[in-house]
Amino acid sequence: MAWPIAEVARMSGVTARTLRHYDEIGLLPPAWIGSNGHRYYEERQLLHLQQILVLRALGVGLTEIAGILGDQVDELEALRGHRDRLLAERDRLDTLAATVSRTIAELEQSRKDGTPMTSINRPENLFEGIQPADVEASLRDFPEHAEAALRATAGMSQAEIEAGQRERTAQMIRLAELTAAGHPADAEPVQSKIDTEYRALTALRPVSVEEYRAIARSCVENEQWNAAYEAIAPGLAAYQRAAMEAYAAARLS
Amino acid sequence: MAWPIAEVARMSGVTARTLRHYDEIGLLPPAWIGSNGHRYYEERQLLHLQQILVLRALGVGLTEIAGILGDQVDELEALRGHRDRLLAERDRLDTLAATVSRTIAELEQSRKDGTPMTSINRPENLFEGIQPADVEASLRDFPEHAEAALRATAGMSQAEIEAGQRERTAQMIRLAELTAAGHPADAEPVQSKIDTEYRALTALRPVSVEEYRAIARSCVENEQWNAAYEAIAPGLAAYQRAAMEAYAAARLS
DNA sequence: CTTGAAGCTGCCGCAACGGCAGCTTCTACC
DNA sequence: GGTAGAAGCTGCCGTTGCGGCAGCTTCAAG
Repeated sequence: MAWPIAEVARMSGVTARTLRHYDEIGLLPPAWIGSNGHRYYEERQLLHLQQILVLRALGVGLTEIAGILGDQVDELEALRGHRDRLLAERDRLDTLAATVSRTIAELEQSRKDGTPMTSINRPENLFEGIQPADVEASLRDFPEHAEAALRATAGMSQAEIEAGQRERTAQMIRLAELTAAGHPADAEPVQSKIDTEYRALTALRPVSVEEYRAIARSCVENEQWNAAYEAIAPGLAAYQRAAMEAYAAARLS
Repeated sequence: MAWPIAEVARMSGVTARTLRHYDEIGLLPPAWIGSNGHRYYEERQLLHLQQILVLRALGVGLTEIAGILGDQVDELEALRGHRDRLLAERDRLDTLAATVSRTIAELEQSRKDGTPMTSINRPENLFEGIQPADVEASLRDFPEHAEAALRATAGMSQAEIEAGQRERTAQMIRLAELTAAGHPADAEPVQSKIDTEYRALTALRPVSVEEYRAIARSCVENEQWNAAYEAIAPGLAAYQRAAMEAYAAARLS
């Protein structure tokens, strides 16, 4: 089965011009060229094109893409890597949206106060999630890092998943009780719980402040985690994050 | 409070070169320029920069960004629009990741079969989510389109808002009861409810599958809708979306 | 008073295509 | 069999959004 250039263009959403360009620079030569000079593509090429477009969507340059596809040993492994990176990028957009939401909230506040454009607390916060989140670097050590972080935060080694799961749930319920009691996230009893968690975490492995903050964010952003929190009490995920952030701000700087 | 160029660069993650470029093309002039020619930025500029970077992340060109920021009537309204678009983009990446997952599954299958690179079912599916999802268009008719879709889904004409509102709430409550009873989103009783809604919707006006899916997504993403659902039961918005998506997958393809 | 960091203004260059122009090829229909 | 319209091809030049200098100025600190 072979497709002419316009067909491939239609399927993939890129222009024929782009496909010719990719041929020209050697990134995606067609499967064969007819005696009339026309380009024809087969399935292998489509799979390659998919990878190219995925990587391009992540902001990787074409020359680099060529390199990656070049010394790709296991195609499946590579695809899994790309998918993980896509999900990370999705999470970045999520934080970006959250950042914008915060800006909206602040502007609404100052509009209600009549305070005309008062000082923004920390201008850095205006840009959270905007940084491109170095894809090249993550091409190297993403899987290891993420997996480790997830396992570690959960506070469980892979061997004792079940027990750890129950313990974690119990912690979440205690936290939910504190919320229900009306304690704000930076109140003492909450912070002391968080402190216990933090010690358990760092006992497993060293964790930088940035890493800790990333974990805090993923309580809300990671789908499964968020679901786990929300199953116990609505808003609990955000509460946990707030508590961890307060902890980081107060005791880890 | 004013910040020199390097400070702004550090906070926002762009280079000073880029900031100068934005000044040069009139996109973001500094708040003022010192007698020495140095650029200084204030909060208004930071807010502007945030919007610029958000739009840039969505792939909008600089000239177009200038246009948008130029005839921006309500800043808050614009920010809300940007956030919605970010969430839409996030979902695109989500589907992209799903597409890649599907490719992985197919390759794994054919590897197990020993079938070396069998025919891919529908090559189009290889590229789902890759299409840039015309942002320009959504910048123009997003509000109108969404509103129309929203009204239509709610199953009410503008004249009978109140009655429709009550009816809709009743539907939501019935749905919440089904959730509480433990039915998954694709279970029969739920799907039959969704079917009723779907018929009511299509009776008003023709709705494509894509459009229907977009509506499903906006149950979660649209602030007001989401709030309306969540007010009845936590997680209900996501449940409605899941049910609609299951319906689309099972009966509309 | 010097010295290193931070600024400034050009100017050139590059990546990743878009848009022609000018020519060929292939059906498709009269 | 002739011709029109769609699809292909190959250059070549233009554009966007910066990155990278070079060459000069300015500023806070010791």
